Amino acid sequence: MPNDEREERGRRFRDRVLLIVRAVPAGRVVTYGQVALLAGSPGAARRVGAALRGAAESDDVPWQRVVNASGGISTHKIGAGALQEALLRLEGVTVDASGIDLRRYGWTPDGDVLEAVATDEVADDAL
DNA sequence: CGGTTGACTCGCG
DNA sequence: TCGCGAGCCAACC
Repeated sequence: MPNDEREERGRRFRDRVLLIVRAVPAGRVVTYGQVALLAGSPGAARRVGAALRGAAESDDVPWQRVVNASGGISTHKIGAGALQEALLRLEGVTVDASGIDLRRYGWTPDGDVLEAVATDEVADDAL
């Protein structure tokens, strides 16, 4: 498989991740695995974090709404944990020692998002 | 070109 | 329940 094709795919994955994350409404959260799945790469949860790391500077990406599968904050490792928790609380999300209750704040993509991702509407929207 | 790394997950004890 | 270890997938080095 050509090298540039691999890059191309990697870029698309990142764009899709951003598209999906931006679709998450305030006050709700999604897991890395969930985003990876929606982005078309089941099992690539770790890459979601890597993708967001670069987009963290971009102010229109609500990266704070992405948490791990157990409802915990994963950004403590990169020193952004306190900030993420603060941002989430401002949106009305309860974050305690046990983390976040996904049954309560977990978000499931609606039809529009699913369609946008499915129809590959990424290029226009993501940039 | 092969080892390392990491904003992850899941299964098992 | 709660760690812990072993997969996972690319980007990086």
